Amino acid sequence: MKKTIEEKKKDILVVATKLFAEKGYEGTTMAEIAKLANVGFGTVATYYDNKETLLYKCVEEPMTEFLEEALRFDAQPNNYDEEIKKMTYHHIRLFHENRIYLLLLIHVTSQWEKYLKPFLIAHEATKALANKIELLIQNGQNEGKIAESDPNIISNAYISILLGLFLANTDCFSDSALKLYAENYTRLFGLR
Amino acid sequence: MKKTIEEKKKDILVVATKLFAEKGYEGTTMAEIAKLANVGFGTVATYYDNKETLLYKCVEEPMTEFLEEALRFDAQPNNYDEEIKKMTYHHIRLFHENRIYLLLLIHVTSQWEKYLKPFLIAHEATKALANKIELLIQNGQNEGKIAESDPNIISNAYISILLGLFLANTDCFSDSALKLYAENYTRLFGLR
Amino acid sequence: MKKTIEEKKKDILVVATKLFAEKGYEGTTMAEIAKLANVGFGTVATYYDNKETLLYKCVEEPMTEFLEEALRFDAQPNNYDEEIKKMTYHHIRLFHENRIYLLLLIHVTSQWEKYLKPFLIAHEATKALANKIELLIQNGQNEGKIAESDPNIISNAYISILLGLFLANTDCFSDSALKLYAENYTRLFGLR
Amino acid sequence: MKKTIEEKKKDILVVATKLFAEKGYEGTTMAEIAKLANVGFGTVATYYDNKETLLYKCVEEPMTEFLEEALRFDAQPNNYDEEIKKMTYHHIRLFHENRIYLLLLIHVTSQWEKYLKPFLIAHEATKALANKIELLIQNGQNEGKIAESDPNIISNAYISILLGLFLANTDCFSDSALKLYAENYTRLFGLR
DNA sequence: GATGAATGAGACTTCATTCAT
DNA sequence: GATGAATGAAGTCTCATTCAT
Repeated sequence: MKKTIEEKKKDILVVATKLFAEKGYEGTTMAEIAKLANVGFGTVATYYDNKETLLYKCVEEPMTEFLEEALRFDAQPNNYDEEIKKMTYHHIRLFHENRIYLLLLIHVTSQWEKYLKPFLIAHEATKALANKIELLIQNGQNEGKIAESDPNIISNAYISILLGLFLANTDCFSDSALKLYAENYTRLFGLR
Repeated sequence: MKKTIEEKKKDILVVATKLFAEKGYEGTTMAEIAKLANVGFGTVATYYDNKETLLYKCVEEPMTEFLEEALRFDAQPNNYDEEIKKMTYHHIRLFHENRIYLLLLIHVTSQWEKYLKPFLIAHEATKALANKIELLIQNGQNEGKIAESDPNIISNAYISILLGLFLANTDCFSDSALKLYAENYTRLFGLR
Repeated sequence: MKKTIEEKKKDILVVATKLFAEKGYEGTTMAEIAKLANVGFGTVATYYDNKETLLYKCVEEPMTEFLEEALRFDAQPNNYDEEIKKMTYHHIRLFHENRIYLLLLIHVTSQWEKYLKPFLIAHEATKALANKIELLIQNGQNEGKIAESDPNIISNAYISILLGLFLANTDCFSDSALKLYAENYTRLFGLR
Repeated sequence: MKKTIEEKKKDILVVATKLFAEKGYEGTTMAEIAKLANVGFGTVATYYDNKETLLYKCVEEPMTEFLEEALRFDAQPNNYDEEIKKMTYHHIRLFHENRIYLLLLIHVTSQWEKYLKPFLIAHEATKALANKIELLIQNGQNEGKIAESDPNIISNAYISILLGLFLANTDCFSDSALKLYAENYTRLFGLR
């Protein structure tokens, strides 16, 4: 029952992401990654040229799917109240499920000058998400469903909350708790 | 014009905080700290026994004053609307002024298992701040000035925003911009 | 149009000789050899058990023919003057044509303790050549055609020149240049 | 009885030169150098930033004195016969005394593309020596004391002999042997 | 037979700590 | 008290070898 190459590559990525997120890039050794991924020492280097590339791939590889999921909301819905509540809950669940990945993004972002290339991946995605949320807010404001305020400020705050929520907490939240959080955060949008 | 010992110790702490925050604990070398602090190589080790202690001191030393400042608001004010607006602006300014220190707190918190001792300092402070904010919310709710909702969730969100605001941004914000941010974030409290 | 096994083996040997000579034994990787020889990575190890053996073969394999060619002169000629001139030119051409191979011999010789087995091949050949040249000198001296002097010293000098000529120079020399060199070097023999 | 820093640096250089010469640059480990030089592992790196720099210094540092010594002959002597004999003996002794250093120069030269910076040091020195020898030959030819021939070719041959003499031989030669060699090699100049 | 994925030994280098001055 | 020279532990990466396909 051998694993395919793709499976092994994936295993390494998952392990590396977890370790980078929890112990930092420099605090994680290649040997540790190899061991936890159940591959030989040199195998990591065979798949991902070096540690720097591995970090980049950890950030880059899951981003497409993650961002796609994060953008899965309607920026011009019929019912703003309903859509924003749905979106908030969706985001909280999504971010909760990927809280380790997010920890990595925070790590890379907080030291962006050191991790410039992976940071840019994270930065672009954040901007894309922020932009669509701002659009949603603007549309809501134009239709009189959302109170006036700078959309950029609101979207920044919204994303900050999503990131901060799981910063020091890698535990699992119950679904009902997540729902509760979501309901409260919608307040930020100033729905009428 | 020699520096006093206390001045040198302070210099080292400031430099170390900046470097730890921007390049991470492991990414910062003792030699770098000594150089930027304009002290001899061995002096850092003389003042702060070792690197780990230095990190701890970087987190611990400024915390008393910082927390005191952060708790400088009335949990049972006459005018909730006014107090919360004042508090929010005060916090945003305080966090902005200490954004490098906060970056360090985020760094330590995001890898709390590795940096347990300094993390506990940060954790206690966060809890203290969260508690007083929750108290404020509860009082406001009891007096019917604040909409119903879990105070804990709101305070978590509030603190998350404060942390997230300067995560990837070490630039300086104008005072008017900070004021604008503050006004919008009060929304979270559900003031009536 | 597939290559035969023998052709591939030869290709590998030629490539390896060039790389060993120009970048040194340790500075050359098996992967590099395989790539430049247009064979699969594992093929090199399949043909030549390991790197050490490959080096040995690089030295040993061409030696028979090379030595045979180097010994192609008459140690008891009728006309010493003519024969020595012919021999010198012949040697210079031969060494020039095989200057990469010679570079490898120098490499192996200069670190003979490390490369003992291939060194012995080179050493035996050098001795054989030196011996025949000494014989030529002795015969010439006996017949009064060559000035008195220790034949061993002369042959050593003669071979040193041949080796040193292309030490740092992998460029191609014109045939007329080679002829000029040859003419001058005969002086060493003390022809009368 | 502590050694001074300069003595230690010198010790490291001497040991490194010997090892680089006998086992090659890549075949020599920093640990080996440190051990034989009786210094700690990290000390070598403290003095000479890295292995590459160490090699460069091994070549560069002794060159000034060595070249100065090698150029210690008169290019326009009263008595060419005498001066050339003296020079040859002087060179043979000098090269014999420094035969390990010369082995290193040969190593660097034979792989000059890899060791470009140290090679250039060696190359410049060789050229300087060759130039002065050519000058000597030209002057001798102008005064009719030396037979006609391309001075460049002769000086190349002369230097080749000096290098080749100790290529595979790190043993000690007796002074009388050296004198014998010297006498024979003068033949190359075509003294009348 | 030919290939290249997997492996781990070993080298270079960095750097926190120690300690003599 | 302040300094930096000396040290060696530990990490990254390279690469020869092995072996399953």
